[in-house]
Amino acid sequence: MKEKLSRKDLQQLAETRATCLCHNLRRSSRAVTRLYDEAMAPAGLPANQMAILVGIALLDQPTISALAREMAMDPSTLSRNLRPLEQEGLLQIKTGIKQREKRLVVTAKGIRRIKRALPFWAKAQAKLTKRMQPDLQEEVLAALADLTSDAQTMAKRA
Amino acid sequence: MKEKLSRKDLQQLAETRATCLCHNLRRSSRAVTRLYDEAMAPAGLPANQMAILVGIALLDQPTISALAREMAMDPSTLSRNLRPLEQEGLLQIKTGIKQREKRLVVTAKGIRRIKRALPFWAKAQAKLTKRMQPDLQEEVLAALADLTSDAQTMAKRA
DNA sequence: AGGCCACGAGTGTATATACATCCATCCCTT
DNA sequence: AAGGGATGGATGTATATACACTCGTGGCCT
Repeated sequence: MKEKLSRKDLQQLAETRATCLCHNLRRSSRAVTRLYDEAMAPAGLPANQMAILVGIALLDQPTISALAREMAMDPSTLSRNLRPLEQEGLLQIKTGIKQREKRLVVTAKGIRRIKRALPFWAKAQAKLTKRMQPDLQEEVLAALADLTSDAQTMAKRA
Repeated sequence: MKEKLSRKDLQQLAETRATCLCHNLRRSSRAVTRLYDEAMAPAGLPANQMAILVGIALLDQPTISALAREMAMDPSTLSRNLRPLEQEGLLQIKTGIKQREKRLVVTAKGIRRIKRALPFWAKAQAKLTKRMQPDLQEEVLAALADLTSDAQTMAKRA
């Protein structure tokens, strides 16, 4: 009896999957990331790396933990994501006044790269949202922000 | 002149980043995935693996490509994602009638695992959407679906 | 001042993601 | 029937993601 899925089981699975925010977020994330990465390829800066660099520029010498929090990312993940950017000389990892923390800085080369990539970024953005109502876009962004903060609050590692 | 970001530059970067669907989708995706994974850990089936298994169950012996399309995932990605599930004996990869294609099947063990995980899945879902208006949730899901299909259409690999 | 705990970062390991490329198979057109 | 293009899958490589754990530092409390 346990090794078959009844019609009812299948229906519940279909329903749960169709309304699953996790699944649908991930799915959308993949498709949209591919589009942005493709659009930004000429600038040599994938979407995620752009987000990190800009995050550093906006936060003014953040620590790894601080930036990770802002990006809802695990610090260990961000720590590794910094490598390729550091290798390419787009950012610098400096020891802070408190020796245990590292301060992140965008280099001059990093700034040039950001400026080069910005138009491609904005263009991808515009292209994707062209047919979207502006207020719907705002609503979606607000909903994403709420989901992020709710999820973070509810998780054990809050 | 090129190695500094003016106030105006910073403002544009902040604006673009704040309204960037890619960045905000990825951010949300990370936070929400952590929540689901944590909730489903007792069942021994992370959210992404659950989505794959259920996808197979719902599509009735799909090929890898077919399931990848349905999940907006690159076939090579899905191909690798199947490994852990196959190792654990939750699914089987059979050669199809057309020798070049593989047919995916959920095993009896896989079905038991799905049934075990379903309540945790639904609970995480309910917990996250508790404070959300049902129509907002529907709107968000619809928007995600539209974004996914738009992004897929616009990408070169459409 | 000394000791304990919290915090920041890095590592080991496992999964997730995608592009480019290669190989096999299949289908279609001539 | 033969050849050529299309399709399905796997592999090499690089990045992305997170948990558990370890290490060093710094703040705090007595």
